[in-house]
Amino acid sequence: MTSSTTSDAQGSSQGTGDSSAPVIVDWPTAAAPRGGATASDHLLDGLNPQQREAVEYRGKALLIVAGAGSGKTRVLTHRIASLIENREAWPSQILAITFTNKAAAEMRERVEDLLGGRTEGMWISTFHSACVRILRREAENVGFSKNFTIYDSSDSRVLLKRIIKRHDADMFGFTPANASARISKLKNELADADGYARNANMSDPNEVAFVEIFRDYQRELQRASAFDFDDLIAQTVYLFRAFPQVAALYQKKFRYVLVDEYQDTNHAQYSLIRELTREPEGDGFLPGTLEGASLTVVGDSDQSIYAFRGADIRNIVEFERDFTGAKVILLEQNYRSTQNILSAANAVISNNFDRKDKKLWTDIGDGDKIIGFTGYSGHDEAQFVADEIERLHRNGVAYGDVAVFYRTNAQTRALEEIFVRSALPYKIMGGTKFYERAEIKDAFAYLTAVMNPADELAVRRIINTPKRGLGPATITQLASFAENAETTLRESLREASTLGFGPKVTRAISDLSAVLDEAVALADAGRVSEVLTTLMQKSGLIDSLRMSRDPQDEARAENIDELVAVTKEFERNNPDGTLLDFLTEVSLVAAADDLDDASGTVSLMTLHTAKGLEYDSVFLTGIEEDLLPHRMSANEPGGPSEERRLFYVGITRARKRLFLSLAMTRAQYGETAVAMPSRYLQEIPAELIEWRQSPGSVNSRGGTQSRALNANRWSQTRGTDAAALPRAEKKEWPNKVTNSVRDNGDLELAAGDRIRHTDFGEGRVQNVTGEGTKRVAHVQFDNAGAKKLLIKIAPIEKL
DNA sequence: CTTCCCTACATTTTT
DNA sequence: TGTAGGGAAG
Repeated sequence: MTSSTTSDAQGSSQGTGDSSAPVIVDWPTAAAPRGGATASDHLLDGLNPQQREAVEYRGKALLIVAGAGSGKTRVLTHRIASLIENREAWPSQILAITFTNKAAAEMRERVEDLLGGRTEGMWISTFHSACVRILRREAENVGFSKNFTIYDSSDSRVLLKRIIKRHDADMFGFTPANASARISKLKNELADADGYARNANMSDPNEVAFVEIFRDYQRELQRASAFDFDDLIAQTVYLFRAFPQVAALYQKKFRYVLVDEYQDTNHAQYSLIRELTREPEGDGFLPGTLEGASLTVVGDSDQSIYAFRGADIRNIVEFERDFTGAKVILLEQNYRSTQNILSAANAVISNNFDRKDKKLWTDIGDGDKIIGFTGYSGHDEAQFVADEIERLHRNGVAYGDVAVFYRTNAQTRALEEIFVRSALPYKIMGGTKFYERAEIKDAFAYLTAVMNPADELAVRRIINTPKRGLGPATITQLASFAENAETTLRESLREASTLGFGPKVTRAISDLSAVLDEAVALADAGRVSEVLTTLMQKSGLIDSLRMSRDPQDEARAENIDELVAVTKEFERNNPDGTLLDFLTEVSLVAAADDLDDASGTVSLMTLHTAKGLEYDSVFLTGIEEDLLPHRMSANEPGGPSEERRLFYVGITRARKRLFLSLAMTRAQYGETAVAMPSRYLQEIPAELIEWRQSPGSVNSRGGTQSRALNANRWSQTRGTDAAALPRAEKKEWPNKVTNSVRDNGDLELAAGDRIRHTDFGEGRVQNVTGEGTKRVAHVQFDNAGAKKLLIKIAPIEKL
């Protein structure tokens, strides 16, 4: 979490802009040679000629085509630092945009390191946070509330659900999910409902219904003073177009705009960049007085993996045409991976036909072979991953240097189960789990209702949470009162006593309303954590969870306590932070982005999250048909190519060691289905991979026959390796991992004890470490090798 | 209005 | 696997 995004409380831009910025009179023109000694020689040390050129080039537009691991972030950060050191720009004149908070945080950190902290006022942020910042600053000048709420995708879906129901549009096959996807796509192309209607075939009732839904959705957002994720970008573009004098403030302020991962920009983001780098016009700017900002973009079309989100690869492919006179610099030398890894990556990606040929190379050397493994089941595969990580760890590899990637979040389940049982420290990155929990969303709805009373979605959510006897009928009545009186739902709560409800209901409503009012008063003066604890206590939410006899509610109450801890943490990092700042931060920053404590644990993440990161050892799991490429992508145009790029991204994250694994069967909603090896595996030259095989797989049901297609390839490498593994293991290592809940909390184990494990058979305890529920037994199994087991949950018995 | 039970259904990736 | 929604009973 970059506290900097919110803590910077520069005034609104209605004034003369940043007072810290120098008066721009004789600004060195971009193309002017930089005379005299430069202060930045150390910024060029250790860079190759192309990298240097990318740091030093000065011109209106620069495209850096940066292959994976070619030092792109290094170039970008050094470029920014050299602009500052050479006094070509003030920090406040730099805008660096990334896609993820993690990337932004890392970039900021590295620029700070280079400059010794002189980054005050520099905007290094994601597209979304930059836009929120602009929208909040300008809101009041252009007619909306600066306290607007940001709706995430699930909020959008809740809203759409109501709208679809209202229109009975589910008859046309509309679901919240597909309507939301269509709307999102349109917004990414900067189309609104009216624009869409103009080109739509309005004799098609389905189209008519969609237009209605889209219109209603947008109307409700506006009524609630809310923006969805896509609006954040699109509305900023609209704002700039509608108010040139507002745009000019930013065009003048940002002299250098740098965009990372340019291949992933969609049309709206592209337009935003265009607006920002345009020559300023509007009040006080004579044409030609100040040129548009210098634009630097970095990208690699082979790593474009967000087409599903509207990313348009043409933005980068056509950059030169788009920005005439643009300079293009290619970075092809890879500093990250061994040649074996790169050769595999090159081989895979070369199967994408419509690309400019580009080959990564390194002078690091071949390195280890890639290790392949076929497990019987997802659990078996996970066990392999856990075992190999332990082996690496014993050989001195830190857990923090290991990452496990997968295509879908659902795959984490098996991995987690095995990792917990193996007492392997891990952390799931990018999973927003915590903030998606119902009780956390409830707590946020309370905070949101306090900050933005117009937000009907939030008020609806809390109105009967905890249960206070206000059911659908009451809510409908309140809502229609609000509708008729042209006011908000929040306001109708206040009027409850005049609406003719029964005494109990009236009382419940007034109490809630009073709690909210109290919190509003507190929010003006007090700290976020106080507002939250007050709301949780006085609304009765926390008590209802604590009193409940549902055992899960205890955990929910703890989650709310944890949220209180999060707010306190926020207060420490942002002493001046307001409730609005807090809500903004959590809306835009997935919980997993606090990368600070990722050290010392294995990182688990999706392939998408992995982009831009690198690890010594990388496990790519689930390399199977229907998973990679994913079933859903098969029919989409360009789907399989994009999935191949995803695989390519995964491979190129690895520095030294790469493991590819798959399973012969995979569990999906309780059922197990046969899985086939991914087509992409065959694109890797056989000599680069050393295949190991899962014991117990050959004769198991279903497995062999269905893989006949791949028989040649598999038998080639299979024979010798399979033989190397002790046959005995086959029986001792069954295919299923028992899921029985178990509590060995009181089991006492000591070095020397013999135990029996339901999966691994008998073994001897070597050592016991840890305390309480975290006690770990280090066991040498007779047949299954050395393992670590979390005693509390291990399926073991003492002999 | 709430609770409980049954059935249907869903799973791509992210800000 | 798990959750969300419908329907019936309290």
